[in-house]
Amino acid sequence: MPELPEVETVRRGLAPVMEGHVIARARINRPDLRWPFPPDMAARLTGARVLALRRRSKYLLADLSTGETLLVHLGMSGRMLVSGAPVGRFVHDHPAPGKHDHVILDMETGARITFNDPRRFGAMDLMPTDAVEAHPLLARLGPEPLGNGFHEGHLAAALAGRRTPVKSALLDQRIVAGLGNIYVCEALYRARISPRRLAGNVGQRRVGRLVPVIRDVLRDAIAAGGSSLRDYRQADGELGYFQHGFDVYGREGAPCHTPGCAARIARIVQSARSSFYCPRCQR
DNA sequence: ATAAGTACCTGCGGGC
DNA sequence: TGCCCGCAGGTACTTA
Repeated sequence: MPELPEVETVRRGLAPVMEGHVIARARINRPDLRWPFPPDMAARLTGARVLALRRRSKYLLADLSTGETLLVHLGMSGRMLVSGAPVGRFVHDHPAPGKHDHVILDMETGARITFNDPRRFGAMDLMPTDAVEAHPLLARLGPEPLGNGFHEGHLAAALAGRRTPVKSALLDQRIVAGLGNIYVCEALYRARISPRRLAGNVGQRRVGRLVPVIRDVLRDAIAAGGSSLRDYRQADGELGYFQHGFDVYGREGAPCHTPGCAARIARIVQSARSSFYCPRCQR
């Protein structure tokens, strides 16, 4: 599930539990997720103090006192469960072991972080902190959509001449890093651009609309995640999933939210992925 | 180089 | 109740 806003929400939830604290014990319950873990990962994590928990695109990056950085990707179904430490108003007991609890980090504070991922599309890796940007999974990522490197000029240049639908282009992490299927659909709706429009045919006007809209969509989702973090979601200690009202995603056949528009949200398949949009509002 | 399709996994809900 | 199907928020790899 997790796109940039969900990963950022997880980061914010984990930061108080991890930053400044020592990993007392790392339990690795299987040799791999999407790829093999470094074979000595548990030993390299044990005793390390987490200096900072960062995010790049959909990747979490924990800088360690050992000079290494732990990279975590949640894939499609990865979740982080926090237990044994105050998280907001709650303190959760350690949960009974779950079927897909692949990695468990016990902090010296008594807090426990459980990484659960049924589909196992997630990933973890270790690298020298000074080589993070060169990691194969990160090296070719485009700019952060909430950062200064993402602006109209960049997006216009990246879309120019491309013969692929703008929907597919925005999912391309080399163009902008962190968007996924949900927020691309939502951003195109807010910018009133059809997902079917070819990237190269998105004119300057539309690109100009798209950039701030992408930022707004992500900011709104992060804000929604933050509020759910403080409230009920935290009731079970789980980070990574939260309810959020979408305008088009998952709303096939439901009425368009645009005032005065009576059209129904349509679903089409592009590059084997569902796109939801209003055929009347989005051109 | 670019674009489209395939593959990796498990779980869930709907239709029968 | 159970089986089969399609579907799911990601992305590296292969194929044209």
